[in-house]
Amino acid sequence: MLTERQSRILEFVIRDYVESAVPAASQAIGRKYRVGVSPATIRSEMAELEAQGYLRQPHTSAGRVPTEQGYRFYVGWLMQEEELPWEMQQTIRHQFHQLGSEQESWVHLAASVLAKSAQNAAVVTKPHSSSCQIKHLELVSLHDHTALLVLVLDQGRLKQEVLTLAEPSTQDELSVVAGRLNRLFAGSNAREAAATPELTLLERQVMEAVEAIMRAVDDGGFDEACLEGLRHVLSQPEFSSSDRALDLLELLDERNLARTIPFRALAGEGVTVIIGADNPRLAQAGEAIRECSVVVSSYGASGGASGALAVLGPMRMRYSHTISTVRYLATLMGELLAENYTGE
Amino acid sequence: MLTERQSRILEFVIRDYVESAVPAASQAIGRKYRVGVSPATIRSEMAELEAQGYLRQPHTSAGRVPTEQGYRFYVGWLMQEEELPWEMQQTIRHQFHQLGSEQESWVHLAASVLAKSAQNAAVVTKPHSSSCQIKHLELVSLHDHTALLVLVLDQGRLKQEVLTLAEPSTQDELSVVAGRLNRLFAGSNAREAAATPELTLLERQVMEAVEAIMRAVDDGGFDEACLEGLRHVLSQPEFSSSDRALDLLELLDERNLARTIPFRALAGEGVTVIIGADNPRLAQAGEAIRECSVVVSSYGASGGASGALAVLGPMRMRYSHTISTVRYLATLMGELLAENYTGE
DNA sequence: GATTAGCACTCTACCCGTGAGAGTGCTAAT
DNA sequence: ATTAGCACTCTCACGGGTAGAGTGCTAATC
Repeated sequence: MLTERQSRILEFVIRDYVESAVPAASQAIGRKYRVGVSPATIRSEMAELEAQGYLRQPHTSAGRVPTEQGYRFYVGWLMQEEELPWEMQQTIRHQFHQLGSEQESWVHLAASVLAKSAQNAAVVTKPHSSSCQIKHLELVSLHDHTALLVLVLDQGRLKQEVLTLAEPSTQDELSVVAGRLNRLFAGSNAREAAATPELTLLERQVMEAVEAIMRAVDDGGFDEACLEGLRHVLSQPEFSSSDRALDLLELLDERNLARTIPFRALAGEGVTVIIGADNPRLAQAGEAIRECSVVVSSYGASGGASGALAVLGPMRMRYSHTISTVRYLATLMGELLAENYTGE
Repeated sequence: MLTERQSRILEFVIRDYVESAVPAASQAIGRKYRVGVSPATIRSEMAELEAQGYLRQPHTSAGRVPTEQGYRFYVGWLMQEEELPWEMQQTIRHQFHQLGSEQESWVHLAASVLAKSAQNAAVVTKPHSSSCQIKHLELVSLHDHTALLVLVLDQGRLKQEVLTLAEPSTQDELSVVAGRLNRLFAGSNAREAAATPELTLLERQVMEAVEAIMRAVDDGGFDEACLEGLRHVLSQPEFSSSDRALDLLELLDERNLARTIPFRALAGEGVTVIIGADNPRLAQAGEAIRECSVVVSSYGASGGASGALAVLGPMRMRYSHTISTVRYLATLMGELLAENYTGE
């Protein structure tokens, strides 16, 4: 329902507002973007855009500010997606390759890079496969009655647990147990591991622990996430009043992360942009969040392990740049995962 | 140089200010703490305390506020240390015992508990021993040319790395290599691991990776820290202006943590309180930090692995409560470490 | 000599009115 | 359909004026 010129003006208003955080005035837009018509014309177009719900005035006689609807239209139709500059891509890739192959550090690096590039808060979850499998298990004797269970899962995830043994055992005995269990259960997932054949007391004890760990991994993979760049969001003028800032902090507190960003609701493919109160979870939260947007993507194999990358910032956000960064990082993380942990 | 009565008044002023965040007035102090003398007398004592540098007035005709020196005197001489209520101790201990035995999760829990109890920001570092030892190593075949190196260090720390093998190997071959290396190097530290006897190409490759990991652990143990409870600090009135808040965020950013809190400078035993610009590192930082205090303690065996716990908050802090919480958690973490990882 | 009542003084926080400036909506002319 | 011109509105920054809180000082009291 928007004419060509209205679209252009909407785009200019959004670009201007994203940049300056100040309501866009007709005259300024006309001068800055060379619309080629007088301020008065721009004003009447703006009035029309406001009537249709794409813009709004903070008060009479102020410039226009985009509404949620305005941003959605922009992201969906007006914005042209840029690709991350090649040079930037190389820099990022290089940083990842310099790192070891620990997933933990990838996640941190990704969050850090994402936060810096998007100049907003970034959240990255660990990779997580819906049904993890036993790759290998190991028992290391600590004392007569205690042993360290080391569990290697698919995708290179490691878990450990100290067991208090039902019966005292030497390292040699433990190695025998580990060997037998490895032969029996390598490649099993949590359900299969529960279907126990004939086992000794010790073996049963170990497998119970293994099973518990795997269930925990299966269920809770998304809860471990890494947050970076809070300072960027909080330094935005939207959060200059400190109660707004507190709202946000409350929401992003470690324990709330998974609840805040609907990782599970991801559509599997590509980058999703959630603008404002789009999203039922955000809507019920504090004031401040309704003025925020989230750009989120999953990464990793759809069949294998996958995680999620997200950027959270004020609705007034450089969507194009953010989306391209998220997309690139998702691809990169996927590649890295595939390269390093292609073991089934 | 303070009379009995001056000390008492100083104490009251601090207690009042810590509670209310508002400069303490003579009349209010007299009424609230039943000093037993008139406001006028309290005023003249306050004037004396100000002359000696323990108090200060934000402006003429405002109440008194403690100075750094005032807080130091309070913490050193006036404050009576409380012990954490037994009930609270049990609750906390219970939470730890409900957890698995992963160090990572202990650190997170400790930070979370500390932040909540102290109502301020908490930082907890992972345990770290100055010279780590190889407990066990394992090689898991991923492909012909790649294998996962799993390294179990003392104190139950796990490290992993994907190796691209110099020559293709089966799982059986890798197991042989791992077995030989275990016999040779179990109990070695980084230096000993570097002194290589006769090794095959593959073995040498593995040990190079092992050595690199151990050096990284030896060096960088304190850099991995967990931060919780930022929101508590930022909701204090000291940080109601948003530029103050940003100063703090800047400082506490993940990468700066270790620099902000001088973990390495710890005196080994007990709880240390750093008040205001006491500390050269803080002094050179932004404005806001000079109004902060840090309560910090190391935990763990002095010989073995040790980490640090810290609370950071405004100088106006409940020192007694904070100190007792930090002390209790340090003890508890030490016990847990000892119980679960007494392996040398 | 220490303590205290009384009082003048000072400083802040808040309210309110005012004026400048920015930006709009409307109307009439092009 | 576009635009120039103008009146109108709203915010923001500034300044004065007042109420209240709390002090410092002085003189009286124990």
